[in-house]
Amino acid sequence: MQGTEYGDDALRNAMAEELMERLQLAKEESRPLRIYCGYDPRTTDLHLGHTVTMRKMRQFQDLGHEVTFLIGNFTSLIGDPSDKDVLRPRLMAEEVAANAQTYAQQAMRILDPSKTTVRYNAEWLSQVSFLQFIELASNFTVQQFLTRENFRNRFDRNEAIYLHETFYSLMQGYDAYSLKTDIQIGGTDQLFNIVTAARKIMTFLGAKPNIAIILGILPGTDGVVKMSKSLGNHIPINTDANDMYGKVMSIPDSAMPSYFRLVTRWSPNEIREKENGMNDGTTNPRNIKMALAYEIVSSMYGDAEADSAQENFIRVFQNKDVPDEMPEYHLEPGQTVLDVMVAAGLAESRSKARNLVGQGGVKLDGETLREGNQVFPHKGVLKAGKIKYIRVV
RNA sequence: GGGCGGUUACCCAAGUGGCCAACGGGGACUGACUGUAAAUCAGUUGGCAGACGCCUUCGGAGGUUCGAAUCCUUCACCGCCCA
Repeated sequence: MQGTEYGDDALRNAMAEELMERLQLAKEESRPLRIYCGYDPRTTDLHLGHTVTMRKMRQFQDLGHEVTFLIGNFTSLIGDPSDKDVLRPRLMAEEVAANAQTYAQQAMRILDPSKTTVRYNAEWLSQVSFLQFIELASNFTVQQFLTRENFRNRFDRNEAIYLHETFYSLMQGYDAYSLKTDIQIGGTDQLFNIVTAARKIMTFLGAKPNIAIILGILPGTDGVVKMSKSLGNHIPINTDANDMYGKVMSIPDSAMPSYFRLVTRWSPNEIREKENGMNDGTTNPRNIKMALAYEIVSSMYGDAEADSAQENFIRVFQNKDVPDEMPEYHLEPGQTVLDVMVAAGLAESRSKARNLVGQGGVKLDGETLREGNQVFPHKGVLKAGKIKYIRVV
């Protein structure tokens, strides 16, 4: 149960107990447990935060249980209000469909493809009648929603809370029912949806309520708030090993314990060892962070890629050398430094490029360029800012 | 349906006729310091221009004015109160 976070011991114990019972039951019926977690195809990219629940599912897979990767192509039309205290824009059906396509494929970096079922919740949600919906809704009171913190805040601030936002919980509960779920996995922001909504609905419809496994929320690269693409603090799955390694290295120390528990394959003992080393000063936190970055990259891309990412990191950032590989740009006659920077994508505009040069952030073969309007001096490695390199040829 | 208030740059938010490309905060970016961490200090943060400066922006569209983010008309959206 590493990385779980129920925020309430009684709930945790109840869930642990039910889990034992359910395992026993499954054994008697000689069937595996059915586990699922849903994902909102709101953006094209999954990120490290999404992998927390995937890793948990992977553990169940490895123990022989049945895992469903649910793509919320229907619920996405609304958008889960759980993790935000502002209204989320609704997505167009086409966007959702396009995003959903890339999802499963990215998820298989963590999950075992041969043991994973991919489902879409439009399959059953689009079939629900208004009558059925009213019956489901009659299990809930307005107060239950209003006491949830995210709605409460908006209510107190006189901000709009649309009726359809409350439907999300009901739909998620219906998902659990339709999948005959034994266990539903989600982050702490899903507590209400999983524990209250889903269990209520499943019971109401005569099914055994699902057991909730509630996992901690992975902080983003800022180390404070939940990782999310819209906040720009995410580490995408679809990137390369170098980038992922570097991004993990940039998280603050304070976020490391969360990362240990939520996105590594490390055992509690290994984690304790590392934390002790950090706390008593016997190990440089940087080295532990490197081990963390290596572990994360290797779990996604394999050891070979992780090795090379680590070498690259040492070379570029510790030894201040240039990276092994970088994009090339073909210099055209008469181009100035600014021209090259904009054309090669190192700066969004000439003004931005000019600022960078003025701030001493642009180097050619290690030499700081001070004048943006000069004709590009010579071919070589151009560095703009901390991490952008191109080879000008 | 009626009354009132609101819509400002990535986000929050000031600005109620010229001194506004627009205070302040957050975020982001750069430099110094470092462990590509945090903290701290300094700077940048609409576009074009070497510079003087010019151009585009304050929900949309019109208008008044020498001059508008600021005034008027209208449209859209949001909130509150009343029905």
